[in-house]
Amino acid sequence: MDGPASPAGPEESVFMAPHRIKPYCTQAEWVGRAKCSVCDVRNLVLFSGLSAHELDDILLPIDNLRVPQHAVLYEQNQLAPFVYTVRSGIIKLCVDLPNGSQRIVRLLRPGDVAGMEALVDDRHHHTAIAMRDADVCRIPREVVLRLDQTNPAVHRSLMQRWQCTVDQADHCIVALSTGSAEARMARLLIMLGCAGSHTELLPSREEMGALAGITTETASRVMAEFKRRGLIHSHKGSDVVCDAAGLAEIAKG
Amino acid sequence: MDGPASPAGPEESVFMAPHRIKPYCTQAEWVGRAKCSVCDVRNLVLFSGLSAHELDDILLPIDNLRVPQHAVLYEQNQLAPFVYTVRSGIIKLCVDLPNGSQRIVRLLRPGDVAGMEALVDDRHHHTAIAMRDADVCRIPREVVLRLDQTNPAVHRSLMQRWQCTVDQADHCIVALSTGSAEARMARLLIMLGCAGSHTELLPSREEMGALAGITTETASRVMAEFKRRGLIHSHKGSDVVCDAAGLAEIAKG
DNA sequence: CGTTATGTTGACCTCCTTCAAAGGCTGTGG
DNA sequence: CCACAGCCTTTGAAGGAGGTCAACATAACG
Repeated sequence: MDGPASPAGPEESVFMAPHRIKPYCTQAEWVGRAKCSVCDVRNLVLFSGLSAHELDDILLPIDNLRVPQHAVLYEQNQLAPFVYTVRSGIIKLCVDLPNGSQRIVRLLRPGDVAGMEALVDDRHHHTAIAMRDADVCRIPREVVLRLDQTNPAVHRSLMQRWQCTVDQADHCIVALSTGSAEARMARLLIMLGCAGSHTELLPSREEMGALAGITTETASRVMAEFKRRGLIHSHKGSDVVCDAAGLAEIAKG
Repeated sequence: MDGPASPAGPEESVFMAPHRIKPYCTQAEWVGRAKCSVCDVRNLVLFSGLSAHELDDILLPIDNLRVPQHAVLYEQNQLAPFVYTVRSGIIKLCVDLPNGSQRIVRLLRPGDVAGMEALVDDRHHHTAIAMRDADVCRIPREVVLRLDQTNPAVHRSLMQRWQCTVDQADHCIVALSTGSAEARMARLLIMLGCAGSHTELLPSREEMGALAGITTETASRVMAEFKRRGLIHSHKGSDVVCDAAGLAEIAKG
């Protein structure tokens, strides 16, 4: 009843620790019934077209999960009975490479939807891992499929969401897989919102490398060089401040 | 009423020659009303769920276009009033890079749909160019949107088509933008169906490079090396025969 | 305070890009 | 029919960018 990586049912998939992830960071915690009507990202996500009353009807089968950093939300080739809306945190979608390493093909942020392939296929196409503590709503595929058929607004936002996913993937090709390592890293930093006002914690060098299609060492070297040039100021531990203009210049390649 | 690249209406977009394309290969030829009921790829594409009668109703606004090799079907940022189903040939979706060159983000083959962003956005996200003589059906977005709402089968195949697009983009990241030039080229050849039974004419070295994120020269060198090793036999001018197993080995990286 | 992940840096070498030139194929015009 | 032009491909040589392997530093954690 499940993918090759896990003998247990799909329900347990988020609790399984893949060997490549440290064992202590494996469990997604169940928080409880979702309260979509008070959810901050409600308007961004799938159900923005629903009235409060309609929401109540579908709330029951939706669970709210806390996904600790490095925990696995679902794994490639596993059965896909759910889709997930990201409420907070960042989810990375990874694909395993034949040489053993892995490539990150997409980052999902609050308002994005993970595992949408569940709506047309019965298996997941990536492995989804929380890059930092995340909060997601787990929605049975049938709920989405039913709403998609009965509610035009949901249907429309689903299409938009799908196109958005395509755009993200294309952007990953153009911005993160093209040009010199410096240009890719600059684009990655811009993409992470580092160049904007609100600065967040950066991913590890390994993850940056997996995103930009370069090695961890090169990612580290480029970041160090950026710091020396004053393009990034790492306010020890907490925030990161970037020179947006300078990075944009480098991003041009 | 149109994108910045063309002062004329969207109707003329396929007739416009961008400066980077040779002037003689610019026009998409109008063939006539589409005959979906006898179309070979009908079952593969959007309208597979429609009865012959339903088809008749929507045929009127659909035109069948012949797109000569190197002709531009539509351009990035232009208004997008149509989607296109590919009946024959291969369409490449390109994105212009800041340095002036361009990256091919996807190849569309018979049965694929081009310009689906038209359904949720009013501008095209790529430039679509025929890699070889192609045959496409041009469908007004409103037709698809209406069918999508009224016909569950069309709606379902639309979702599948969208997910398929995402998968293609992801595959482009993983297969064509990761690993050594040799591995990428091997994966590209496999992807082009060269390793299969029916062999087709290959793209130019320049296009191969744009697909794999490497230079034209490197693409040429790798291809020449493959020939020397006997992995590809270029039956002068016509077909290409490949050693599927050998290429698959190299593709692993 | 030792232990373990993660980040940084160095040295070396491979692969790819860059620049340049020569060969091959095609279409055109004399 | 041949010559020539133009484009694509091939190949060479040189240099640089990034990969690899290894050592070390730093930070996180019990």
